[in-house]
Amino acid sequence: MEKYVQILKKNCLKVTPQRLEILKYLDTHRTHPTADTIYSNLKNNNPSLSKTTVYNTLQHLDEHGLVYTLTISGSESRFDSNINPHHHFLCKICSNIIDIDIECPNVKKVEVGGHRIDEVHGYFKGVCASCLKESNNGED
Amino acid sequence: MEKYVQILKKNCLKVTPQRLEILKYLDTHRTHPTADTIYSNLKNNNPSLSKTTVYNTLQHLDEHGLVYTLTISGSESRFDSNINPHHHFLCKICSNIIDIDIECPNVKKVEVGGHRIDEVHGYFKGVCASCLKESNNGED
DNA sequence: GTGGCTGCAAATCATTTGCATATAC
DNA sequence: GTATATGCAAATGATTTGCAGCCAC
Repeated sequence: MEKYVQILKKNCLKVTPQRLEILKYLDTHRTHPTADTIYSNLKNNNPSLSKTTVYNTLQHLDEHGLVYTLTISGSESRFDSNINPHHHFLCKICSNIIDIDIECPNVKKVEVGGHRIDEVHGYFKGVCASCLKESNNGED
Repeated sequence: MEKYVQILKKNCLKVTPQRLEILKYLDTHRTHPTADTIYSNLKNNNPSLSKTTVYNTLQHLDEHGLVYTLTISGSESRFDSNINPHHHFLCKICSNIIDIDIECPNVKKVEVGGHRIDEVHGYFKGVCASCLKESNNGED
């Protein structure tokens, strides 16, 4: 837990129990959860937690570069505490989002068409290994 | 207009004036408009048009692969009638979305980590050429 | 003629805002 | 002690749904 205290202090963020819990949840659940998922899971052990605080905290963490906000799935934001640049894969069957650790050398923080590119986000969609396997076993 | 009639017929979609207008709007405005923008612009010449119809039509067009739904900007969907695979750039200053016609050869419809990748979407964020130019002229 | 489309209003869902209280520093 | 964070309830904004009447085929 001291780890998360240090992260907050380093970023000039006040250390509160709620922030520590959210930071810990993100760090230990690399499943790209929604704000609501984080809230529901933490609510059990922190009955007073409010969804507002979850949203506030996620916004602060994003502003300080401690999480990245994914919009791959449309209606809801998903949060990723893996700060290393990487891409994301959305499985059309199970809706899970999986980290893809490849780089696209062409476009990494360069200028293209006169535009200054600061961030490169790759979103892939398809069928994940586990769903592929299942469809091979099951039907066919 | 006959062009749009053919597109609808080819995709087994009933030909209605509303659908023709929306299709034409998307084809002639490659600005990645939101549903609301499309609605507002067409409302003038089609006073009876409802937002529900815009949403319904966009959903049908998406299902038939006639438009692609972008989620790059978070809170709202944007629609792109350019079907050719290409990437998108979001300017953090003017919020415009610009088509980027580069390819990422590494990952084009391949398997990565055992997952079957069907679609590859590149989202870039930064400052567009026109905003860059303006900031050079204006300040500094 | 009939089933799918249109359009209105109400509902929903994620997220934001206002504000009084509580807490970190 | 003070500025900031929390948490509740209400507001917002994009999108969806229910349903009656209309229109393409």
